[in-house]
Parts: sequence; structure tokens; C-alpha cells
Amino acid sequence: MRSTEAIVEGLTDAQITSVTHTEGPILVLAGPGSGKTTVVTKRIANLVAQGVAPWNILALTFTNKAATEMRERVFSMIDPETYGIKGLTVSTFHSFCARTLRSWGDRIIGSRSFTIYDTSDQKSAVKTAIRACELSESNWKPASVLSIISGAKNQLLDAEAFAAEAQDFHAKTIAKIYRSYESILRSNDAVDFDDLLLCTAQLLGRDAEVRNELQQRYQYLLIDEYQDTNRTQFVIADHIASRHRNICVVGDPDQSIYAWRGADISNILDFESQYENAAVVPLGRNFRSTGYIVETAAKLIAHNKLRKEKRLYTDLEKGNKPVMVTLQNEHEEAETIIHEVKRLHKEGTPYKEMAVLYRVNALSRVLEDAFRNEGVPYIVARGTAFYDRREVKDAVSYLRLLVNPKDDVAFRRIINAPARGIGKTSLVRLEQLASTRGLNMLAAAEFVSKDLGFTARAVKALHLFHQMVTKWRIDSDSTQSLTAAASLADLVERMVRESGLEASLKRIGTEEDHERLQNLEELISAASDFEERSEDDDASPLQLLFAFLEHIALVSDSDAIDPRIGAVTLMTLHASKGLEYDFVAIAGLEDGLLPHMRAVFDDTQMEEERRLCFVGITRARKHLHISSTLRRTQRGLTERAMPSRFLREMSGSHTHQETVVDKWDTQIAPELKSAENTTEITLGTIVRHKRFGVGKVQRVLRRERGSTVTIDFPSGTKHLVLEYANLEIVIPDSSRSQF
DNA sequence: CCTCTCGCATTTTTT
DNA sequence: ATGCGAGAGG
Repeated sequence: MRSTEAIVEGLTDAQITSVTHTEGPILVLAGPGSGKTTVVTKRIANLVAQGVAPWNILALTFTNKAATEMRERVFSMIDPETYGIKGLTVSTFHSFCARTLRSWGDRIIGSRSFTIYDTSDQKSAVKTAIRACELSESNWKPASVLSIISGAKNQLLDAEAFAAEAQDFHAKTIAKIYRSYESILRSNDAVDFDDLLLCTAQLLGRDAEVRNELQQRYQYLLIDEYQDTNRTQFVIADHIASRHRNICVVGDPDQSIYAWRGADISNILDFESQYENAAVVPLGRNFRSTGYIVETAAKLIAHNKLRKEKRLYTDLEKGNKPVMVTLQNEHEEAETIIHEVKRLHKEGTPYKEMAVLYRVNALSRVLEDAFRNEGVPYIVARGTAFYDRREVKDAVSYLRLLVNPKDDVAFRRIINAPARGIGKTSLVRLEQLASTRGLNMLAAAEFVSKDLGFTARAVKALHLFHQMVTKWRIDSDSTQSLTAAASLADLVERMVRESGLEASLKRIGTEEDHERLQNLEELISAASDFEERSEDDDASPLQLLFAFLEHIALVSDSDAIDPRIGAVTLMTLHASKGLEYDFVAIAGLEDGLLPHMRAVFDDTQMEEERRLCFVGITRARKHLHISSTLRRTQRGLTERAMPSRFLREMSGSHTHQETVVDKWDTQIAPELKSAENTTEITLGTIVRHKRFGVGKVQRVLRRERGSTVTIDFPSGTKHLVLEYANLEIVIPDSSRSQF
């Protein structure tokens, strides 16, 4: 093992303190690019060098990716074999809590084999709750009820506590729904994301035995991105750390971007008063970005009023001035970004060192198209997208029901997918039967009969469904049985086939169905991947399935980022937190987009938007490219866009502006001149497009501005805006010329 | 009683 | 573009 001296070699004084101050509470205020990850990993290495058993260390992060990276970097510093470093716990808050509840959940929610509900499951459950309270879904919108419940859970308020605080009618009604929602979750043997935290916090608060055990084990606690923790997470951390008081939190108030999700910035601001004698170490020096970039970021964030003044600086060279460009529309914007990507790539910057960031996921589409057309490799950081697909969710619901027959949400989802002739009426009847007999819906399905008012068709279908799931359960439960379910992948494959999911997609056979079928294939290979990577070789298929479902429930967008892939990364600003690239482009710097429309009228939210922009800027090491457009089409509507106020706030002599003329308003603009000959483009005209090649015009929709044409190209039918398409006429009007 | 289709609204960010 | 609720058809 290396000594402390060797570990801290080359670090600054502040960094050394962060690494070596191992006993007692410490707050590290780590500005962007201040070597935070280095400090955190070296801190762990140093603890082990000092003789602390890895088993006694707990490091909590927010994303799986951050956890994986941290673990890998620690392993690269310490020989994993010699020091029992595998006992080290590096985990996300949510999966740490999931694991804790898998061990002791019976003491707080009466179960250790619960299912984890995602947002859409939550929505389904809350709808049931609203109906159970005899309220209407139009007056009590599931999504907004849910966000109130979620907000409560993030503040450690369970249904009881929330009801106790409820004053007015509105709050009291929500409290009723909250109660009902909770009882549905419990009877389904399920928890939602927020429950993972809330229940763990309550468990630690109420159960001295568990608290003792965790306190004894985790003598050294480390929390990354502390500015994004909520009240409930604070309580969890506090319970664990309260005995040994070796709590190290790392974060940056300027990078707090999750207040909307319940993050409570006072956790980091009040750390000193919450933990007496806490050491506070500011890391302000930036080792990542060149001078002009740091200056731009500093100038922007200085506009936040509710902020502790903090100096940002770098000793690196001034570097390149951030470039700010305004384009006509989002297509031009995408082209400009790709042009820059290509240029830098030619100069030697690898694709994997470049990223394009945006405020909302919707902006990725145009960028993706452009990257594809230009043949530049890219990946979109959206890990959850795959598991959000309908067919994948259906398949996963079958798996879930197998693992947990009480999961009524899963049952509802798949009882008629594929169609089995179970409609609304049968479902309501089944629901009644289940509730009068105190059964879950799957169990109730066994007892339906004509006498109870069900149709013959429904009875048959429900019985068959019940038998099918029961058979799966029996087959997969026997660990020894290598015949029925030899592997997790086999299990998934079998379910996809026997459920009829596969057949229903094969039967119709449209393009879309084919795609869905492929997604199911991909799910099967994801299962087989997961199985291979699993460290526990003795696990039965059912145990593996358990772990697989938990994995699926806790994947996040940024998990899709694989640094080994040589591709440009496209992601939201939120997902970019904690990452860095040589080249960063931020698209859509327009009022209403960044800052987002919904934040414009609220100072607090506006400051969060500014921090979000700050996070984006500080991802860049050497090149920063910021763009806005004059017109942007969203949801099919083209609207005039105003440059973001942040552009004004951050620019100066340290930035480089490229101004353009609004071509819509300028009669002499070349585009409009060429647009004149677009009058010759009519039905049947054969045209050539720069990218799509030669095609025939199918339809022309004339409008005052932004006329659209539908053209059949060899690669497929495209809808283009006439003025922008830059079409070259090959044959003026083929239909006429034939006569 | 179920299924399919059409029209409607609808989207910020995510563990 | 997607998901839903309503309403007609089977």
C-alpha cells in the first residue's frame, strides 16, 4: 500500500486537507473542475492506507455512473485483491436504500421482496387511489397529486405527517389520496422511488438495532454532490454518521440543479451549524477549463443574488474564446455544431471528447438527424428511454408479476396486452371481487365465474392467464430445475413467447411491430448481459430476476454514457453534471428554453436555470460553442425566438460573438431570392436535395411563410420547409412534360 | 361487452 | 410524436 505522502503527491494544500482530514465532519466546497473526483477517490485510498477496513467505508453518489467511476478509480489505486477493497460500498443513494430495505424492509414495510415502482407505475397507482377516494381525475390531476406526494416524501413527511399538517381543503384531500396511495403500494408489495429513501430514513429513526448495525459498519461516510440531497437523504446520512461523526460531504451550491426534485440547498449551506467543529475546505481553483471559459462561467454565475460569493479562477492559459452564434433555425444550428465537431475532429480531438448539451430532450431529435445524415458517430444519453417503450414495459411487467403476484399495477398493464378480451367491465368486476375477498388481482382471477357476472370469454381468459403465471412461478422457483428456466435470458425469452407478446407483434407485421419485436430481443440480450456480469454464480434464475428488475428500475439517463465508445455524446444539461469534455456545444440559448418558460417569472427558479447554464459551460475543457436561433419549430409550430438573457450576462471581451441577419425580415437575403424559384416547384416536380438526393414532389402546402413540401426520396418520404430545403429543380414538372 | 379509431391535449429537468 | 378518453362498430 502506498503511503499518504505518495497518495497526495502533486495536490494543492486545499486538496491535501480534503484527503487527509479523515476524522470528524468535513465539507468540501468543490467548484467545477477543482479535482473533486481525484480528491474523493484519494480520500478513500488514504483511509485504506491508514488501516481503515474498506468494509467500514460508505460512499454515496447520485448516479450509477458516478458510483462506477468512483469504484473503478479507487480500484486502480489500490490492489483489489490484497486489501479486501471489494468490501467497500460505493453506491447511489437509491440503490443503497434498496439494499438496506432488502435486508430489513420487513421491519418497516413488512416486506423484503418489494417491487420498485417507476413514474408510470406511480401514476397508475395514484389513479387507482383517486378513484378509491371517489374523486375525479380531471379535478385531481394524477401528475400534480403525485408531485405533491413526492415533495412530501422528500421532506420526510409520510401520509400521517402530511395529513397532520394539512390545513385547507385542497391539502386535506391530497392527504386522503396520499393515504390511499400508500395503502395501495403496501398491499401491492411495492415502493416508489421516494419510498426507498423515506422508508430507509424511517427505519433508521425507529429501529435502534438496524441503526446500530449501520453505524457500526459505516464508520466513514462520504457523500458526493451534496448540494442535491433532500431532507430525507440528510436524515439518512445523519443517522448513519451520528455515532462516529466521520462524515465528508462534497458539493457546490452553484451546481445545485435539482431543487425542483426536492433537493434542499440548506443541507450544504447549513452543514457547519449542523455539525459542530466541521472543517470547511473551499476548492476554487479550476484545473479543467481554460481561462476564457472560466471567466465566462464566473461572469454568468455572478448574476445570482442568493449566492455566497466565491472566486473561480484557473492558472491554465487563456485558451479559446467561447463562441456564441445565432442561426436562422434549429437545422442550421445543428449543421453549425456538426461543422465544428468535424473541424475539431480533423484537428485531432476524438469524438468521445465532445458533447452537445440542451435544456430539453425534445431538442435532441433535430441534432440526431443531422448527426446521422452527416455520418458523425453520436450517442444520446438516455438510458431510460429503452425501458420506457411500451412493449418493453409490458414484457417487464410480466417479469414483475412473476416475482411479485401482488403487483396489481403490473397485472392491470398486461392482463389485456396482448388483447385477451378483457375489457373495462371485466376489469371493474375483477377489481370488486379482489377487494371484497381481500385478494390481489392475480389471485382473484382464479376465482372468477359466470355466476359472478363475468362473461364466458372473460372467465376463460382470466383462468388461462392465472394458470400461465402460476406455471411460470413454479418453474422458475426451483433452483435445481435446469430444464424449465436454465438462465435468466431463457426465462425472459420464454415469457415473451408464452405471453403471446411475440405472436401479437409477428401477426400484424408492420414496420413498427418489427421494431417492437427487436426491442424485445434486446431485452432478452440485456438479461443475458446482466446474467454474465453478475458476480453471484450460485444465484437461481428467480434471484437473478429480482436483481435484474431492480437494475432496470434504477437505471438513469447518464448511465447510457459509455466513455469507451468513440462518439459524440448528446444529452440534457442535467445529465451532464459531473462530466467533462474538450469540446462542449450548448444549443438553444433562447429565452423560454434556457431559461425555461416555466422559470421565467420566479427568481428562485431563474437562479436555478442560471446554475444549469453554469454547469453546462463548465463541462468544457478547451472549446465552448453556444448557439441560439431566430426561429425554432416546436410541436410543429415555428415561432420567433429571443436570445437568452444569459447570453448578455456572460458575454464580454472574453467571448466571441457571431451575429447574423434575420433572413425572414430581410428582402435582399439570398435565401429569399432562391425561394422565388420555389414557385416553380409544384406537384410532380423532380427535385434534388443536398442530402436526400433526387425525389418527386407529392404535395405542396403554400403558406405565407414556411410552405411545406412532401417529397418521395429513395430513402423515404420527407416533409421539408420549402424555403430552407434548398431544392434544385431537375425536371420542372414531370407529369406535364410527359404530355 | 370489447376493439379500434379518431381527435384532443400535452411535455422541463430525473433517481 | 405519444397517450389518453370518447364513441362507433362488431
